[in-house]
Amino acid sequence: MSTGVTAESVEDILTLLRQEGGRVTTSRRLLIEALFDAAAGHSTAEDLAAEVQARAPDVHLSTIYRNLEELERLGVVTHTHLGHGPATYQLASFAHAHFICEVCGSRFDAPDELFRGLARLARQRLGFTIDPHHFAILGHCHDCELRAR
Amino acid sequence: MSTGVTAESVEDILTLLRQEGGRVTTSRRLLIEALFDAAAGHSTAEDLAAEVQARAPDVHLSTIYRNLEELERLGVVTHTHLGHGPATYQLASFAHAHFICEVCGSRFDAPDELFRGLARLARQRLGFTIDPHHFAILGHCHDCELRAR
DNA sequence: GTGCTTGCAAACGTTTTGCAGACTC
DNA sequence: GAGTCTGCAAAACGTTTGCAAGCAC
Repeated sequence: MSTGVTAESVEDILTLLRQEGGRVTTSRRLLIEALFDAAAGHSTAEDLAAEVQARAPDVHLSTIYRNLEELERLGVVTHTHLGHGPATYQLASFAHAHFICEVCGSRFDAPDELFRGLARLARQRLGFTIDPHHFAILGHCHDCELRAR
Repeated sequence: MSTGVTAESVEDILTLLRQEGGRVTTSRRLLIEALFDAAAGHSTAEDLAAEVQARAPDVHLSTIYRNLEELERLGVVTHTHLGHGPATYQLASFAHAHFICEVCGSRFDAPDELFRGLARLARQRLGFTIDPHHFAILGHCHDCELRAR
């Protein structure tokens, strides 16, 4: 399983950005702040844009996407697909796996520990290193499973 | 883990379709034949459309989507997301899990057996019944993992 | 001043939908 | 004949891109 860069603060990330030859702009600072505010949350690009636009209304959604892409390239942000619909973005240090109910859409955050066995089997049998964070595992939650009977 | 309806033949499915009040049309027959031809394959809606159009050129892609949706409702077809890009469709009786390399895109088909441990843990800890087929597990294949070092 | 970054508009790829006509039963 | 299914065109959705102007360094 993969690990992301651990960034402790907004300034850490801005410093990293500068080190890599990037510029520190208002939209970037606000975006990174929004990611820290969301912390364990699951924000779409649109959510983050709304957060940023509350303070800088002219920041365009395409700028959010471009900056998220850049932050992923630096390894401080990851995105996750929770099912159909938009991807969600979070700080790499907060990445974790998800189970999503296909019926009601409810979400269960899961510790990586649950994937240890699968990770070992995939490696042994297929030489494959899993990243359980990038796509959610779909299925049925307890209530919807009962209701289906 | 969930199981789909097992349909043995094109006629089985057409019979089921009729039982449910649906009509048997050329485009539906050809689509189901294409799904049987692909069998263990991973066909996108566009692939299937091409296959159908080889014999009935006027069948529109939207008809393919509508018919795939109907066949999913009947439980004889499922779709799978192998990563970014279009979904793939297959007969429910051929459904299986996938590992996809995020770097080179190579695909590994996996027996459900690998997911037994995860299925048990998810059920015990979260009351969640996993469907390992709907979304692929992303990660890195052996070669790309080595190359990244 | 160099060149990275931005807003805007337009395009992208996949999938869905509204409609009027055509077909199955 | 009733009601389902179809082709077509258009829209929807999330995301990406080309461009010229604007800004950080």
